[in-house]
Amino acid sequence: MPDFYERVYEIVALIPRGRVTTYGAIASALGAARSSRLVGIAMNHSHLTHPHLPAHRVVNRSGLLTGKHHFTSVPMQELLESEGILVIDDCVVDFSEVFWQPQ
DNA sequence: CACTTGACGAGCT
DNA sequence: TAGCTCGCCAAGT
Repeated sequence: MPDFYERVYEIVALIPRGRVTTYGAIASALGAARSSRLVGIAMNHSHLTHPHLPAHRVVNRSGLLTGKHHFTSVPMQELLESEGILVIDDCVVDFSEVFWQPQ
């Protein structure tokens, strides 16, 4: 069984283009439903260990771009909109429509 | 080594 | 409806 972090990165890497998922959904998929914060911490470090990861496709449960301040080079909103995901006021539009449940 | 701080979220008041 | 508490645990101070 791989490290928790590795499994988080594994799932994030599976998120289809133009779709998003949540920290809690990832935690649940790993069997650690109450450890959603750990997913956030994992993502916080992902830019160092796994720079290629589509971290912009991970938002909080209400579709809010809580991690946007960690995207210094290219704005998170710009990355999402380039994939066809509308973002208004730091919030994903039609969040339930583009939500992707980790499998 | 002890304490604080989070890319979170569910449940309670 | 909105705010508060707690679980979770890696990292930083």
